[in-house]
Amino acid sequence: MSGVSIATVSRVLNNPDLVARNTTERVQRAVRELGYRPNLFAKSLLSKRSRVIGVSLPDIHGEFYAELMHAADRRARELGYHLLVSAGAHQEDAPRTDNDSTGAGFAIDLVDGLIVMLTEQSRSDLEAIARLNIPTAVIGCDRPGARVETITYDNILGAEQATEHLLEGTPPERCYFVGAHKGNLDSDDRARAFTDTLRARGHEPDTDQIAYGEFTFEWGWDWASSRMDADALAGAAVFAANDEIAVGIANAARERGLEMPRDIRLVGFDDSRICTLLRPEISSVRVPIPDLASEAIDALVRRIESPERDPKHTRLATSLVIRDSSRLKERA
Amino acid sequence: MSGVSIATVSRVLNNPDLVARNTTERVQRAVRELGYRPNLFAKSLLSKRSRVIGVSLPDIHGEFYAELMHAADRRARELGYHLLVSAGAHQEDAPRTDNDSTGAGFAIDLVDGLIVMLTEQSRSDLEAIARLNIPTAVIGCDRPGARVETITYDNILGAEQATEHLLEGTPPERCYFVGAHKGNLDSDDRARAFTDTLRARGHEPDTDQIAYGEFTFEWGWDWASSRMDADALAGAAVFAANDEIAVGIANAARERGLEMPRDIRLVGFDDSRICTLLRPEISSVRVPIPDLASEAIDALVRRIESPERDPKHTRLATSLVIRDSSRLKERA
DNA sequence: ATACTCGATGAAAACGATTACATCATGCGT
DNA sequence: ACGCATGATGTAATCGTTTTCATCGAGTAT
Repeated sequence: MSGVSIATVSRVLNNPDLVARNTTERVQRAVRELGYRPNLFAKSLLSKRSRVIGVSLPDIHGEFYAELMHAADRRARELGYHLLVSAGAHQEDAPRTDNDSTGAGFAIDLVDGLIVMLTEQSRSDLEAIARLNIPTAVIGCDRPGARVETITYDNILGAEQATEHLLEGTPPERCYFVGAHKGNLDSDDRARAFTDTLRARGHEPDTDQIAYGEFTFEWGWDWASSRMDADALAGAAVFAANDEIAVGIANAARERGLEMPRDIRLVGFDDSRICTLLRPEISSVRVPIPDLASEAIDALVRRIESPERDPKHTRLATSLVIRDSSRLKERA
Repeated sequence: MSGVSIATVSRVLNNPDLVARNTTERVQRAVRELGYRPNLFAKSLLSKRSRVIGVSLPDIHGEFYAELMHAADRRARELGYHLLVSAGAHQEDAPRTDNDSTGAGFAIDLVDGLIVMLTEQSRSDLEAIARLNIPTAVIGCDRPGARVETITYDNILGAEQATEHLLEGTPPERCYFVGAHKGNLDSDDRARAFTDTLRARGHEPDTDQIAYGEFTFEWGWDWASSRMDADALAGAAVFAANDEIAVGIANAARERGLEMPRDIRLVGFDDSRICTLLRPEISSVRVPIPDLASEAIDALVRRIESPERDPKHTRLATSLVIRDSSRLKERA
């Protein structure tokens, strides 16, 4: 030290106004020369804060994950926080650590708060989270009961737009929804919006018009293939629950000589990279992933820093991006 | 407490053999009933260990990032570590935090070690890392000078395989390499292997046969488009430095009526999801991303836990996956 | 000149664990 | 029966901060 006590050093670093001008300068010089850095563990021990946020995501597909993490990381850093990841923590086969007494797949004691993305309809996850008693922001599910922040994207809005767009050029009985398994929050919402929109047009959808499978290329392919053996999809309009399914459908259709949008009109969901890599480009519902991430960080940080406030529930709009796979000719 | 001192409690938790059988049980029962969990910050303060690993990745594309993080997280968790992310920390515009005195974009003092992926030829990154004086594993660059672990994938091997595969059915003067910008470690290695393989066949590649751009769909598209205006690519074989470029080329080619593999043969790099989503499926060089991640974690943890050992330098093999975009007809 | 305030700084307690050392009882050998 | 090794447990120092409280000196008002 440069002739001063550790208390003064601490003050210089945290409350420079409490200490005399020239002392401040002397200490700062010493700090610089010695390359001194305060020990974060000691700080945390005292403050019970680590400025670390845990992020627990289900096994979502690559792009979504990457985009979400990038945006979250960026926003967290702006606010002086860091991100601790826990990819696929909900999976049963994920190894458990000592510190993970909760089964949430996490070093709970290390983080100031948690961001959890939920895609499945399951109470157990939510209960586990509530039991943690730690500031939490939930992405993707807006009725978690507990006192947590929620950030969702408007599946209904996007799916309505997509369905209405398809209905503009295709009769309701020739419209199809190809979803993932029942119980998936996103797929279910999108299916419901599809159904409701058809009903609003006075058409009760046939069970045949709504199919459940998985969020995969293969499922899309299989669905389209089996359809085409039966009654040929020519003239149909298909709303796929995500882009992978859409691509599967697109490929199967092309292989059978159907051209988009002339013979089949197609809309996906997520507006992922693949949509613009295929020809024709695929229409899709855009989910504002970066906003989702930064809203989640903002909400969580707000909650961490003032826990008394009531949790906020944010819903982000989605928007249909119309591309050649579904564009009506008279409009093109 | 249940009639015992804190020292004994600590021993029960860490060295159960030092304490009497029935005391152990009594304490464990109390621990369970009280839901006691040792404070990690206090532990870290004493041990100077956090069991947290920092991961700093450049702005690589979605799938690569996601796959790497998933595998790294899984392996880290198995070893009792957690991952702190720092996506795009090398970027100039990334906000800086207080704790980031080093400019490495990181709360260095929080982590036991660092995994850094480098894709660009730049000494400054390396020097910054070396100055940190913290256990480090570098992914993607095998000559970092400093005492760090390195984990690379064999760009040369994969690129040689790809080039030789193309040379099997196409004369050397009709083979092209479409790379990213010079200075990118991956692209440069792949370009060199391409050149060397052609030379080994006695053909000195024309400057025209090697192009530099970016790792993007658009660059691939532009390259193919400009080529086709000039001398028509029919009969050519193209090795793209990554899959995005390859897709751009594939689309431009199809738009002009060229069919793969009949008129053009194409091989990409990374073996990403997109390769099997397009028709025809695109040949590509597979990079063992999960292995890359877990090797990096293993190496880093080894180094953290026994720093005296000499750093290991691991190189993982890549392998060409032949699909319809480049398959020779007589072999199909 | 005295008392009072205020600004600057140091001393020491606290955060919650680990661990070297001290203590104490027990059982053993002689 | 005494000394001593041994095993179990408590005491207290320690890690590196922050923060409360006390101290001290100087300036100011009466």
